[in-house]
Amino acid sequence: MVKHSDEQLDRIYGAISHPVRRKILEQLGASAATVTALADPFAMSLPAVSKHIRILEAAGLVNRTIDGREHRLALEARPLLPATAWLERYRSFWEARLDLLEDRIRTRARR
Amino acid sequence: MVKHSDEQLDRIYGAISHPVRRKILEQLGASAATVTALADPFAMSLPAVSKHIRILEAAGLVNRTIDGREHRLALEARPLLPATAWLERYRSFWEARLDLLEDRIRTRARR
DNA sequence: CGAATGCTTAACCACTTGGTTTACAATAGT
DNA sequence: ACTATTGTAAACCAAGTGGTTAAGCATTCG
Repeated sequence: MVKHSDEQLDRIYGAISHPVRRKILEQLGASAATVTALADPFAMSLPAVSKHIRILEAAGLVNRTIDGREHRLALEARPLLPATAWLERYRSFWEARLDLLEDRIRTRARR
Repeated sequence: MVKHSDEQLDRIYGAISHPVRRKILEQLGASAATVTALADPFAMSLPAVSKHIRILEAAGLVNRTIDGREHRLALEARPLLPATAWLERYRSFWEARLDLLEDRIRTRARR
């Protein structure tokens, strides 16, 4: 139970921990695209981009539909929900910290 | 400019992509703790946990204060803010998708 | 048909990750 | 002064990452 969602989080966070893969997701956020179109902005071989795409696919963040010789990739954002949810649990921590900081600044300013 | 925050995101997402490190952060969310205390729940050698902690430290997610022979680790949640912010940009995508799904279900139910 | 396009597979390489064990340094307890 | 505790450092290993080039397979175009 726990293990399954754990591995999903592993794959999601691992997938978005690389700048190229984040950029690819951003591109796909604008519109679906083929592999060569996605690879175009990067100074990198096509197989390298292909590997990144496979990692995104394994994380469930990208859907591939093969149409003739073109592979059309589309963003699949749903798996990002649990990843965001896990992080949201820490929002209170940094907000609390910032509140403390504000308090300290106010206190210092008063005297 | 872009590169710097990129590397920060790389380190953050990389750090939380491992279940042991997420568990450590969760423990630290409850309270600060020493290395051995943090290592206790894991079936793993102390040096292994020590390495995980160093990765969290490098990502800026943990603060270490050395007190005698004990190292007291504390959660530093602020760096999670940009990581959450990046993910939040995709919230609209999955919400839109869910809306579409709901629409489809409603439409199907109507006929 | 022949040639170009889109993409993957395979083999290779350097580097990193995640774990181990062993050894060590420093502090604390008896 | 020992001894136990806390933690790191170093050396090692297997597996994974991130990239390359070369080859190959389908598909489309001329």
